Amino acid sequence: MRTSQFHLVTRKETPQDAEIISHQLMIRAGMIRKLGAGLYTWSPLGYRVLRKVEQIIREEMNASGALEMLMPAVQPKELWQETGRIEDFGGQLLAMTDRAEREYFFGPTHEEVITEFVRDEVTSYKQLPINFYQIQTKFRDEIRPRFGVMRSREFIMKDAYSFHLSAESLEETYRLMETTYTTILARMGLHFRCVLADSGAIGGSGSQEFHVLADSGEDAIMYSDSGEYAANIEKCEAVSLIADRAVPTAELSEVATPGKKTIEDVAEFLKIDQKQMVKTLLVAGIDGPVALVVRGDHHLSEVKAAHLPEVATPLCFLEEQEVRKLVGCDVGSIGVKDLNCPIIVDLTVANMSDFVCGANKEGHHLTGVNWQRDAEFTQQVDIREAQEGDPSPDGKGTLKQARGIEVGHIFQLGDKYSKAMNAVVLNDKGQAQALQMGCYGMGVSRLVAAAIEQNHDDNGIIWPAALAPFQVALLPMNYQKSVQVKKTTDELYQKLTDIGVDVILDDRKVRPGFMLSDFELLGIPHQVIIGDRSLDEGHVEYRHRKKMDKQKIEHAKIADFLQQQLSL
RNA sequence: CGGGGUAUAGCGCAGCCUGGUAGCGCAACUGCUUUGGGAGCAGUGGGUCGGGAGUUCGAAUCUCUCUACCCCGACCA
Repeated sequence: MRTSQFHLVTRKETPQDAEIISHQLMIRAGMIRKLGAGLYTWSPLGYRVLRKVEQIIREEMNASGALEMLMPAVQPKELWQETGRIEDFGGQLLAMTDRAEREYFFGPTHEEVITEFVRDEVTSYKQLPINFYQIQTKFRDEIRPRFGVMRSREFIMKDAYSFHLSAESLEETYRLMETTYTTILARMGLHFRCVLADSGAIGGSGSQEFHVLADSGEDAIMYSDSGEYAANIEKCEAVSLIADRAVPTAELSEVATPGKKTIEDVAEFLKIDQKQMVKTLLVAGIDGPVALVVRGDHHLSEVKAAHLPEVATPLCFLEEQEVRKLVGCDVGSIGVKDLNCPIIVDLTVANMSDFVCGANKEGHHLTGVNWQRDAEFTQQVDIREAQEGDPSPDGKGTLKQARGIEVGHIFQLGDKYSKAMNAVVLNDKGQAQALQMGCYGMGVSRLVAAAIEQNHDDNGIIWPAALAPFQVALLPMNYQKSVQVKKTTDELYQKLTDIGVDVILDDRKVRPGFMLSDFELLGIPHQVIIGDRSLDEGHVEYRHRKKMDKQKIEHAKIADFLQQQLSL
């Protein structure tokens, strides 16, 4: 490709509305342009990268035995009524109506569509297991789209759905997808981590997420510093930090803590460690309010809390007035003694003794509180967020925290959808049996942003070899005037093109500095600078976008040299 | 959906307070010079000042209203 035949529109200035580096660089390099909130046009340049991502995914999915297909993006509402997921997805569903007032959703995911397809198409256990996938545009009406294509409303996703007769077979394909995802991300040259995850609105039993590691990631992931354990913080098991409950040594007493409402304030006022305190949070339950108690220095995991059968979903904290009505004080003085509602405590809290909590009396706290003697809890369960320094749940090492961008999520759905939609096959005894199902998503457009987030410097993008829009850039100095430069460049261009190298020749009439910094921004991995100055000495210059130091290569050997670099 | 903000040329912004011929930088286009690190000079084109209504002799500017977008929060594969 020659730049004169291509469409390159780069910008020197960072766009005002782009917050994170990948968004800024994608706009500056001219890969994407915004059409509306969470809606982006992919330019020919950006689309090249998107296609590379797609192609790697496609090749590896095919290699795993999955079958590519294509489903409609527009889905009849009735389909969603069958599984009752309209409420689960809520406002994220983009609804529309046709001329006959029939209602549709623009597909945010395709469990219903594939299950509908499979229940008619797959009737015998002999057709199993089978794994279908597609690469397609989805729409999720995010409350707040942001960060460019990182969290857009319309986006491209690879979604795969597998069907099985048994849970064992599902498990097998699930593991196969885990290794396939690992291969895909490794081929893209990304640093990533597979972690245990919460399955959210998709549902099912087990699920794992694949995170590309980057400080700008929206998710926190916890991992053991010396074991295999890794989990999204939402899912990360938080073990009890106190092995056995000590016998009470302190007397129960009430102290005045005027105006001290936060754990921090009270701990400072009483000159005690926050670890000696407990935090009592009142939330709406299925049947009246429920108290959730975590240690003073811990955070409630809202995801874990929302999963408790006693707690209403979505999680909803009681309003100031409701609290006052129930316990007769403000939020800052709630405690566990004589609290008139079920009390669910975190595992660590259950083993605490001589602790401090609110007195359920405005401006007062209780010290020397002990379970059994002074208060009772209803149940103990893991409801706090794990934090750095906690022992790893698998007993090996301690937990560390990192930020990640979720680019893939695999689920073992079991029979959730097949039961709801009556998707059955006949087994070898001729009996109808509900299908076991797995689903495997990968954010194609998000991966492009994630790759940049992880691979850039002050001058622009540094594409991993597998994702670069072009492998080689030929950068002639004074191409328009110098016969020698033009001839050398054209010959090299022809040679590389002939052997199938993805090469771009910058034949624009621009000054050298402009050209060089443009290609730094674009991040083309291999760059060859061709100018009279070096040609007169019989060589051209080569630089790799990552290392940036210029290497003199004998003119006659550059094609071979490049081939060698490309195969590394 | 709650809170905060913005809307003027392709991009970044000034002008608004105090109403009176719509400007600057970058980008684009033409010409000349320059050609190994985002060039210089000269010139050109491009705007119903987000939409609507009102006040006024006169509105980018004041008032009302609608819309879009951005940020924070809750939500989230």
